[in-house]
Amino acid sequence: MQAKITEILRKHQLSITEARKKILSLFWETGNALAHGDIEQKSSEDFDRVTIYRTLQTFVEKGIIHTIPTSDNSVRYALCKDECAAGHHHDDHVHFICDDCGTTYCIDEVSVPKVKLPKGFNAVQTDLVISGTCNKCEQ
Amino acid sequence: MQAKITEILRKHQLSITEARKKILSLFWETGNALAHGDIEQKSSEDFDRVTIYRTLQTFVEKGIIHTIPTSDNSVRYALCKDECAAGHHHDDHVHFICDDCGTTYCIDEVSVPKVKLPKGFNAVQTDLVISGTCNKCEQ
DNA sequence: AATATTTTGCAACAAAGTTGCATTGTTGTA
DNA sequence: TACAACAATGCAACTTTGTTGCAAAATATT
Repeated sequence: MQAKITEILRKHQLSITEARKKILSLFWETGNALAHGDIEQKSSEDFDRVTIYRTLQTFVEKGIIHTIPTSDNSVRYALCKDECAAGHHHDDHVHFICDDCGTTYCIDEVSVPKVKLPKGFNAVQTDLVISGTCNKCEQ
Repeated sequence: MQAKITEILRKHQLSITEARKKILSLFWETGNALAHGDIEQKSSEDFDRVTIYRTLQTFVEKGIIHTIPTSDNSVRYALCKDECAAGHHHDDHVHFICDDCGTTYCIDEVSVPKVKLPKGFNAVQTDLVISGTCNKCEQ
């Protein structure tokens, strides 16, 4: 896995550092989306808060991760598919946030339906975010 | 308009105060969604920050306004349609956030398409947020 | 009008995010 | 491998954003 991670960093012309490897592997391991706070909890002993801010920002700019809008002022981040290039994201899948456990999923099976907007409105990015209970929290 | 505003407050069993009337009229006047910061800028001389936080919270709980998720850690709020009851929102319309001017629109003409989720995922709320350039910022 | 209830402002605090700069780590080249 | 050039990190200081308790003021109820 370590090989895969350094490959991703190299592909995006980023120098390979401990912080970047660790944060990238966190995304890989959990599989789900992470908020800044999640990452801070899981690596606060290893890295400074500021480093996490800067690393996430870099990853977004390079197209390694993308943001997921939320209503609770804690933006989530998730790994992009390979097709994501720097500054141009293709994340047409649905995101699901569980009200119970807070886990944020990328629902890859479902893609975001195209929507016709009124005249003059030009869509660049479309986010479909669904909240409710996930398959682990249902009774 | 003042009459309409007090009517809304009364309908939701809220006491009629200066802060609530002012904040509600801000939503009415602008027509678009507002972030906490927007409201603070437009009324900081009239009210304390804390009052704005508490008022927005109350309005959401009572179903007067609803939240719009964003990727920039500044949740937007917009007026609900009449059908919104306390704790149970029906905001099936699309939201549009302009990357240029930051204005957030409720696109009432378009409704959010229903989406089939994988087994075990139970949708409670669906938000479709589109970003790009609005009809005032297009060249 | 008087009292009960709710809302507000203030203060103090906690959490989240930003910036500049010296230090450390990484990369490419000799 | 060692060196220079460059980039990333940690730290400190700071700004902004959000929270809580409580006394004072405003609103509602009778």
